[in-house]
Amino acid sequence: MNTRFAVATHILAFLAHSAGQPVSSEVLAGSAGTHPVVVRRLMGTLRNAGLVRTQLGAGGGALLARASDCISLLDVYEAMQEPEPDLFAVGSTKPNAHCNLGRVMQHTLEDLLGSAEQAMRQALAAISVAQLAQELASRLPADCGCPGATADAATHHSL
Amino acid sequence: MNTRFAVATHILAFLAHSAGQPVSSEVLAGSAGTHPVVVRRLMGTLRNAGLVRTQLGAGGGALLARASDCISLLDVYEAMQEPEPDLFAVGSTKPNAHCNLGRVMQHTLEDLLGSAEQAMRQALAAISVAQLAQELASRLPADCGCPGATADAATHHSL
DNA sequence: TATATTTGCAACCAAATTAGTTACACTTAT
DNA sequence: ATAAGTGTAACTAATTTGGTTGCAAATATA
Repeated sequence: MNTRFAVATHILAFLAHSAGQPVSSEVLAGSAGTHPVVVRRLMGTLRNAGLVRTQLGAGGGALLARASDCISLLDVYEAMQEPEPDLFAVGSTKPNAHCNLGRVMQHTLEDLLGSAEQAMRQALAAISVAQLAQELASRLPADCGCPGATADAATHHSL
Repeated sequence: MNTRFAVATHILAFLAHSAGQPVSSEVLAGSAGTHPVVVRRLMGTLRNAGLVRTQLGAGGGALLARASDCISLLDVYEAMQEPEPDLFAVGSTKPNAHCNLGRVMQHTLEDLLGSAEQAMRQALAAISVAQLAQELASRLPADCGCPGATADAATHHSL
């Protein structure tokens, strides 16, 4: 799930940056270092999760579905979880004999590990896409050797 | 990593239960619902992590390397991480053009997501194998319809 | 000492996941 | 009309992972 999450946040940060203007999958793919179709696939997931909306036709592309400070990294995390809902989904362990120990173990693990996942989710919920975009913008000028990348770095750089 | 973690904790809880007596990979596999070789593979990882030790030869098997209340689920989690150290390892994203934006994005994500992983690790560190085994033992009698599974359930049940 | 038990390990197979890619239908601005 | 884009299906290749077999080495026990 690693790269999906990374590319998704990359996309959302980009969309937050170019607020209001639809961005094409080709541009996003170029920035994220992947293929436009991969972006569109991921975009479908983000759209189903209600994080972005897309416009068909020429001049179309993707936009944030709501303000960037109303999208948390937990939203992104959950959107990427479609198939398997839990980080510690222990459901895959087969229920075996021995008095259903497998089932008891499964439930016990789920209960005990729930607190761990809860902690991580709270931490993710505390980070917004707006924060990410802002942090990114503040880091770009210093980190980049491009000429003219000083004050207007945020507008100069095509994320 | 899901099932690896689940099987590993299953194994450790079992070993905590049968304290001092080496347990063979066949018994563990039977309990965890997998193949003895899978258990031995996993056991190698746990052994490298210093969580268990094994005895060769007839009557051999695995034992906890230290007291069960000195083994946290964070230890297990980290042991299962060998190849890829980070839950949010963003390193796989290719560094692309555009003023090394990929690299900046990577570092920014790592920094922001570090807090999330830290929170999860602290929660995992707060749970010991001893707690897991105890919780498991307390749940087994009630959950199981085996005859004779009442007071001495902990000794009756072969985890 | 001989035998049975058990780990350690390598090799291989099958299934699942995933990124990348191509192709094409459909939508929409110009 | 045409060009630009999305949505989606299909295929490939790589990676991961669990299961399985086979065998050498170690060790308790008779």
